[in-house]
Amino acid sequence: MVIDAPRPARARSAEEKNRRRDDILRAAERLWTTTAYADLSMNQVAREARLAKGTLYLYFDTKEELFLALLGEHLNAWITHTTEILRERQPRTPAQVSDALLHSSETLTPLRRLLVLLGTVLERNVRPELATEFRRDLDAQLGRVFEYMPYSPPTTLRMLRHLYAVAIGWQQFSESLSGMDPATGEPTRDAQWTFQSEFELALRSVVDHLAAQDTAEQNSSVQDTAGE
Amino acid sequence: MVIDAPRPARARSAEEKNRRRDDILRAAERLWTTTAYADLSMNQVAREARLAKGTLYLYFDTKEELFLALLGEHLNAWITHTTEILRERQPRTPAQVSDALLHSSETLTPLRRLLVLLGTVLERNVRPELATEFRRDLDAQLGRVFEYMPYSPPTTLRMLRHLYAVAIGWQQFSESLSGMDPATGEPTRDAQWTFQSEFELALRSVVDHLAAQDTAEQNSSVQDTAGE
Amino acid sequence: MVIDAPRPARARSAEEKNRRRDDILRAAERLWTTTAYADLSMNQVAREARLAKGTLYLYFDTKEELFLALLGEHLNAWITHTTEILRERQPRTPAQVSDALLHSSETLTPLRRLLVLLGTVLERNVRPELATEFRRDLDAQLGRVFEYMPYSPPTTLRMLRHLYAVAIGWQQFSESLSGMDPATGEPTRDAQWTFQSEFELALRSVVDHLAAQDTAEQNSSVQDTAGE
Amino acid sequence: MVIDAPRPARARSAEEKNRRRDDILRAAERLWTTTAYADLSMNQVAREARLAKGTLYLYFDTKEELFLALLGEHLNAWITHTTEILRERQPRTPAQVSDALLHSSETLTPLRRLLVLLGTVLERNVRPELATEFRRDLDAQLGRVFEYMPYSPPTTLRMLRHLYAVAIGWQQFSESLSGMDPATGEPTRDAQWTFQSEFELALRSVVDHLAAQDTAEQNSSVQDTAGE
DNA sequence: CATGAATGAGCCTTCATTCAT
DNA sequence: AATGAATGAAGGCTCATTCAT
Repeated sequence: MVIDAPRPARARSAEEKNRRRDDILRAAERLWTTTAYADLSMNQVAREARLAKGTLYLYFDTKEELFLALLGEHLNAWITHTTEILRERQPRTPAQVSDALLHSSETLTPLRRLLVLLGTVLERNVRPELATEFRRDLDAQLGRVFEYMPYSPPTTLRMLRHLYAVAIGWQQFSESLSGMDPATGEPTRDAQWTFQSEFELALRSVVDHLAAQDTAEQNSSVQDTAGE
Repeated sequence: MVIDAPRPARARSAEEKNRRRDDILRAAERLWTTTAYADLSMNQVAREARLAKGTLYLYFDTKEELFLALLGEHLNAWITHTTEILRERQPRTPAQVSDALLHSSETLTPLRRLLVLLGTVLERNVRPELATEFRRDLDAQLGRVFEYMPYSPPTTLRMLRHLYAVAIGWQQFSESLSGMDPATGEPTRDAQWTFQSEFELALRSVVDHLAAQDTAEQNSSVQDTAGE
Repeated sequence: MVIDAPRPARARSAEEKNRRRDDILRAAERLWTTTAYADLSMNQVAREARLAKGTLYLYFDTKEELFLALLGEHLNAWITHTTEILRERQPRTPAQVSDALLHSSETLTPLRRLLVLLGTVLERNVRPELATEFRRDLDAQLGRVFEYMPYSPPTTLRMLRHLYAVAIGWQQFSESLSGMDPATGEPTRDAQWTFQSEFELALRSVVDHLAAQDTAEQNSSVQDTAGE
Repeated sequence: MVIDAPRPARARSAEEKNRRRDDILRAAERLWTTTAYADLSMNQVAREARLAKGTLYLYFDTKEELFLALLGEHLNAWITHTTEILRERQPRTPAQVSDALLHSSETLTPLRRLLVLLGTVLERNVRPELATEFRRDLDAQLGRVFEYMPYSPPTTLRMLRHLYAVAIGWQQFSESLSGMDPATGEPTRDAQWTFQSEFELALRSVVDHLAAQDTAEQNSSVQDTAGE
């Protein structure tokens, strides 16, 4: 019935294979914005990508690897986006840093939901080597952020991790307890708003705190040096 | 391994039934510490509890309700424990409050993992009334904490929510990315330590922040009153 | 919560036991008018009878025996009712006989549905002796009808069997194919009407036919006798 | 018992798929002749068809749809067979029509049992569209019979419906009450015979009756026309 | 007699993955 | 490279029946 899909024309070159891999990821992404992981079958992904189920397994060994790859993409995109913003703004004060990070983290619900997945079901049923590679790559990507942040790399890394933790923590929160109106069972209208404002508060608190620590450390190391 | 358990063959009285219900929860808990939710079948729980599968369904309508009940237990225990500590210490300063909360939140990994479940799979396939009751009960329980905290109830509630969000955020974090040694794939020895120290930092930051806000608000309302 | 039920006061005498047995049958009957056999659990029957599940099994060995007993009751009631009508009307012509039988068979949907059950699920999982007794009793009861019918017992028996067969045949028919509107899937408004009119036609046809046969046989036997 | 079946491992073409679908139907049919519907699990069907359980669900969405398809097959076969006979015989008189229909309905026990199912359990748990299609298709098929019957289509349809009702009525009858020897509990040797002869009597009666009505109606309509 | 907690075989169905084509 | 039919383990859950109380 559906005619307008001249898709499966054998991906021969590496480039074509990448394109096909990307098609699958795009299909998974489209479904992911509306469907919970458990309710999302490989069958659906295949249909959405207009490919056969088996083809998916030519590009991803398991369902989990597929979504891990999707997460990787989103993380990279976020890092790129964040780097961009930091380069433009060159933030100096903790408030500026928080502003920049907050700005870079808006409308990232899909990413946050994927991050929640990471600790829940992803990394099971994934080739260990792939998991390791994923982390290595992530670390490398994060390195790109360092040079635009006014703090030492360790401090920056901690900040980013807190950003991560707080984001998924509040994501989870807004999806569960406070996400539903206790009376009607309907999703609360201001759950999203709560998420934003509390996420902001937590982030600013932590950034301030870490920034102060970082400054103190640098001063002390300067003094150490001065004392030599 | 399986030794015959001296247990009444039939739970007739309400008390016995509560005990049996508890048996089931304990069995689920034992398995839960070592097994992911998706890999944990009702069959296993039944075996672990030395009961027939059908018996489980006399006490819990669905798998989800069983684990929701387990979460409820843990939450109540935590609240009780926390109330206890707060009553003993009567913390005044933000630092004291943070100390108390940190102390009350040690060794709560199972609770944190259950909380992650809450937003992920629990509350699906649960009678809506039960979900509502769960939230109502939780709110009521949280109320107990208010009177021992040196801040206004709204501020206290926000603090507890941040505690919740930060706890599950770092739980997730430590279970995924940093939870494994990049080289060996083994769980990092210091993942737990990282969790503790970063969780502490985040909590202190937020408590300080909120406490300052709270004080400001109270002062301004005092001034308002004074100005009348 | 339900207080107004002082039921389970131990049925000691035979009479009390009969009453309790009847309670159960009445409960089953009430449910049966609205619910399909497969959707009707012993639990429901017990609740409806305000008795414990186990108590049902003191009076009926299996679910099937319970409903077989219910069918027996309905059959007896029908036979009694029919005998009554026949005694009053003393029908002579086939048309009168058909009229009487049709009148006695109105509004018997529950009975017809039970008869359908008989060939489908009842008689499985029933003690063979009970099944035999059921048939013996039914035959005996049917004997009561013979003396009020203007035909020989064998002919009368055949008529009744045809009545039975045609009744359940059209019952089944009106419950399936023609029972639903092909367009909307809703139960057809005139399914009941179809049942009545076609049932009447079939019954009259068969009664006429058998009556003619019966008369012929009697004449011939008279002639035989006369010829002696 | 189980000998390796030379069957294509995968049904690729539409034709092969039809064959496989047929395999499943044949397996279900074999079991159906000896087993009651409720005692007949998809597991058994799968084993009998030498397929995995899941494969069954590639061809039929539910157990009920499988048996509805089986019924459809039998009905079509019967209609084809009947049409054939009618075409050959070109019956004119009611007796000839009855003869033809009786001949076409011999040895149809499986079909009759399936028809009983239809009103009892089939059409539950079936996609409504499929149920509707089933009825539509049946009506269409029945239309094929019309042109070879010497009566108006409405009369013919009524005859066929009576055939249906009487067939399942007597089927039910012979399977239950009179189907077992009251003494031994064994299936009566002459149950089949009773079925045949009484079914014949009922059918002839109804056909005669309806034929007379039909002729009367045609005459009156002729007269109406003549009167114009 | 009455209870209702406990049983457990068995149900239908799903879906990630494999592999013949 | 692509397909999609086939797999089959595993799932949650039901309910007639039993039996300890």
